Amino acid sequence: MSTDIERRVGNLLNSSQSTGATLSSLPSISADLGQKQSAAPIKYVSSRQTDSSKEKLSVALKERQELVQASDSLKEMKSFREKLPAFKMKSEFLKAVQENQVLVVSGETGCGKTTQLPQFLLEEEISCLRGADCNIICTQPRRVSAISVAARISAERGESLGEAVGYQIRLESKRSAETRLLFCTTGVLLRQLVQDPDLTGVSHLLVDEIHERGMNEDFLIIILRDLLPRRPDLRLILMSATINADMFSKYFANAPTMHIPGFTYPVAEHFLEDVLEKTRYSIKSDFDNFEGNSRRRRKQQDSKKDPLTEMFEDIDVDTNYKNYSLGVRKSLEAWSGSQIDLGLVEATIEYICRNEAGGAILVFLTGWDEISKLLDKLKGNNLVGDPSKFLILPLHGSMPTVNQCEIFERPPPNKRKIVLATNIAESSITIDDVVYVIDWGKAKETSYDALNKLACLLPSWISKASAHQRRGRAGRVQPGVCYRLYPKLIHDAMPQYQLAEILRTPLQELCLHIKSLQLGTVGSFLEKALQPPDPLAVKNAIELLKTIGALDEQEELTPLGQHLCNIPLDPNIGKMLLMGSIFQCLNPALTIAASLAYRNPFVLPINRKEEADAAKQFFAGDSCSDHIALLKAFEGWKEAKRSGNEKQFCWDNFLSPATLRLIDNMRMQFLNLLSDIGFVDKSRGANVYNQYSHDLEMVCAILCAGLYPNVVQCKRRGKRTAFYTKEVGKVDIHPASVNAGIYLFPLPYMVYSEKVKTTSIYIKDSTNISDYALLLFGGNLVPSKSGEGIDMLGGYLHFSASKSVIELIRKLRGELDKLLNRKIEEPGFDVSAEGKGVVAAAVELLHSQVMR
DNA sequence: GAGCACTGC
Repeated sequence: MSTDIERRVGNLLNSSQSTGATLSSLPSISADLGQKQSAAPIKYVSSRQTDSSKEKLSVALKERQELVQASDSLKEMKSFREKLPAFKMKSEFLKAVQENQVLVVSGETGCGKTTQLPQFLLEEEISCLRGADCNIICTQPRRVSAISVAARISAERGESLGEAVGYQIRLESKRSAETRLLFCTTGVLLRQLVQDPDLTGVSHLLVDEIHERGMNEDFLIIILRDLLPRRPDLRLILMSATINADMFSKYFANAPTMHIPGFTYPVAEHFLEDVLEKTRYSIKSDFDNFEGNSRRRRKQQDSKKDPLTEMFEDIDVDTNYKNYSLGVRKSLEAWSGSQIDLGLVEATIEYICRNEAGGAILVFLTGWDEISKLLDKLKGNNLVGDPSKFLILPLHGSMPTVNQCEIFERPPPNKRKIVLATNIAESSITIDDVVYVIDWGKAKETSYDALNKLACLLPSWISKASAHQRRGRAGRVQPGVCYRLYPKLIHDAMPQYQLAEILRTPLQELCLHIKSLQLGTVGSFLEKALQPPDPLAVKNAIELLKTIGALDEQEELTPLGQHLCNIPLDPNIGKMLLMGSIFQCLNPALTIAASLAYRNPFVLPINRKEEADAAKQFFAGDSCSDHIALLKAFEGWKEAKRSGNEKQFCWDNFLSPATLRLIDNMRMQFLNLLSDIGFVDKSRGANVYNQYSHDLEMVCAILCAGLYPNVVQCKRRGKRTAFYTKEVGKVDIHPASVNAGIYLFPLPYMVYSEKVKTTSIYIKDSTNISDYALLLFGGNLVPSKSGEGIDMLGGYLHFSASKSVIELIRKLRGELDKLLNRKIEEPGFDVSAEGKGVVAAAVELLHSQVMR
């Protein structure tokens, strides 16, 4: 640090007057403070109504229901409903609900449980003249299903959506004072529980898709089990697609279970051995060029193999498959469970196209790379490569095709649709006209390595339940066929169900939510889970919350932690948002927080990858930051939208308009929440909170404040830079990052949003930051044990400088912390006025190191 | 010399 800077920073810090000159020359930021639009509480406020008006309402509801049900317009609807397997169970179901507080219902696809059971309850309550009092809630894990089920039931009742039946998801709802049956996402209900822990006024709660073992659903049922004794009048119905209902029944003191048979068309299934016989395809081992036993050789080479693949390699093919041809047996010998054989997939597609009747083909693959490679292969295929006869569509959450209706549309006759998809087609996206499913039995799955505090995303064998679900995708409109490209022996050895999400994920957000619901200590609460997570994973989460200052040493919420509870975000991202509002970078903090929380708006097109990378690079400029690229892309979109150029802008820059719109709406939600907790006073206008929004050094410092302790050290290794973290040592920049192609960085550290182990340990979305950003906005400053300099992150990071500089930094940091603490204790406190000098000093120091 | 399962407040 030059003495000149030292003097200037010192002066700023000491003077109460700020240097207005540079500050006022910043461009002003347009006011985009939104109107308050926070969601109405779920509970139905009937308490204000008098008893007689309620009676009248109940009578009116009943009369209307009877009238509509007798009308001719619903005849077709009625006969459809009566054909569903659930219809036969109606009286049994209603009786069970009446007699038991908890009921577990299992039912396969097509049985009508999701559309019929909540509807039975509604009809029953209305016809028993309890219509005015009933308030039925049904949770869904996904937004689209909440909407589509609510729409379907409204249609079945001959009503408009939002009358008796409505939905509520984040940032979107269709409901009214008349709504008696509400579909909402599980996340919405969990947020609602913070304000209304007893679910006051709710008469029936149905929790759907519990077999998926999502984190929210697992979390919700712990809360509900504790709530039931306090709410003896509340009825709870758990709905599962598979017959693992026993586990849930046991969890709820042996609650009765009920099974509804499913209805789908039959789907024939063929395993690898039969597919090989049919297609005459021969699998070549990678080791066929070597002498000797290829399987043994492969075993020696690849020691980190999954147990299922290993199991199959140990069996004797000739005795197990003696009825199969020699060619099939040779192929089974050569088959590898760890590597997909795209030639086999191609041969299977070709076989269907040559030998089977029309109908769409759905291929399940694990990721972008496989989809892309198979697409290339098929385009070069003599038969399938003919675009006049075949429509081949990739389907991946990050590809621009994901929102195209082509996927759902039926192609013209004589043209066959072939969809190459990830797991997205297993439950999120349903393509009705699929008749053939090809499944190689794998999916990328997250896991959490608690020892190394490391999230992993690795391909692994799916569960039997998933394999069943994938097969079912072929039988929605007519009988279908499922080709499984793995041996039946592998299928038999697959786990019954996928590991619960709560056992596969970092837990900091969940732990914060538990604290906000005042559910006791995190550890004792989570022990009550259906499957309690690893105590080490819980410990890691609590330690992280302590490190960022959300929990104190007694594991109680700090004032900062209490604010974070009010913001539905990962605690790190929530902290970034608070820091952005405190240090007058509100707009960038809102944008970056919303995109990190939701989804990256950049799409990954299959053919124009390089151009897409270049677009991202353009937005990043020389910032060395993926977060700045996000920010600039969003600002560009806003500008393009204002000038009516949205579509072209998104197309040119490889951005998803749908994602950007949702990010925009989330910004508004966050802004309202910041206003609710008093951090932002909307009446003062946006400019007050955006003094430094165009100062990239300050924005990067705010990123540092939020993302800490996600820090890597950049160390120069010859002509390149190597990256190191405290937890796992060497890491790589993710190849999709704008920082991936850079050899040398201007600044010595990176902060990152996420670290994931795939083929290597990658940091995604990184930002290059300075010493000063870390010193002023990172972790606590600890005097080095050696006596010289400052330590951070338990001594992993060390900073040395002259005594006077260190003294200056400590002083400035102390002042910043004071401002921060005051604002957190007293949200109405005006940092922009009273902290003007201190903040300006920090900015001056941040600028002293680098000019971007 | 590289790579990007999927939900949700």
